[in-house]
Amino acid sequence: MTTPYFYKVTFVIYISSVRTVPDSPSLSLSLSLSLSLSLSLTQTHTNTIRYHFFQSFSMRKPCCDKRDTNKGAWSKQEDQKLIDYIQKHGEGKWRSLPQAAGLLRCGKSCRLRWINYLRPDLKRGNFAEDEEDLIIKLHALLGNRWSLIAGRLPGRTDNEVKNYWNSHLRRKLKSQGIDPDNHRLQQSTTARQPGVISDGRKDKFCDTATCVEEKTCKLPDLNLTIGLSSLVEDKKQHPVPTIPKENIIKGDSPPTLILFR
DNA sequence: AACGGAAACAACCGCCGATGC
DNA sequence: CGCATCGGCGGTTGTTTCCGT
Repeated sequence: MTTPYFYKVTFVIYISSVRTVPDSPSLSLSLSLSLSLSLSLTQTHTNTIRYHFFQSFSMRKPCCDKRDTNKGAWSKQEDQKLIDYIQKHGEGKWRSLPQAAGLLRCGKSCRLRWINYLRPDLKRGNFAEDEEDLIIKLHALLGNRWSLIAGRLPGRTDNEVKNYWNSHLRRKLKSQGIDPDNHRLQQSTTARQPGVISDGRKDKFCDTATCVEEKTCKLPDLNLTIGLSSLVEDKKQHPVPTIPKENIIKGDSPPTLILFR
């Protein structure tokens, strides 16, 4: 005999609209409708309903039971357990891996830790100048498709590339007056000229209009050409996707797409 | 030396397509 | 064909580290 499940389901729908009325521009109308249902269902029914509910309302089941899993930074012991397990059994079956490896972690967390940090073929360390250039070129072509970009950089992960882009390259392009989203020169009058300060620790980029350290400022050598050949050459292995529409420059626009140094 | 803000980056989350049953 | 799960992706958040004052 199937166990009956008792569900009380409450739907609350808010329909909101804002209308511009001459005398009362901020007038807003809102309607709310609430509907309550009490259902008595078998377990089979609830499974079916739960599935469609998650699908329809994009509320997925959690990938694991959050109550019994660790979160946050990984300890050395956890890392070692994961490494040992994968060396012995190989990658894959991430959902069942934590229990098999004796880890109180979500399978997704294990996968991410391995792929982004523990994998033996990872390069780590600072990005070289040629890697920076390649990321910028590829981003101009591919947009935020980090896994594709990372695929062209041996030993680098999509997460690493994405972080490096957001924390470093984005700012670098802005300082050169280039919109990092579309790789075009910014039209604004406040667009900055390219400038770089080397302070011995890390490169910093400065605004030459306001820079007070002209002696230590240097302009980057930008000899710009556009090249796609290296991507096209092995497109079987790394297919070149469609260039995002916003990255395509039409008409008489100045050639501002910076691709190859 | 202490503090606060900025930068860097590891990790998490939700979504989605692929795949197997 | 529908259901269920898995793996991968990109966006975002949280924590740590760095640096200037």
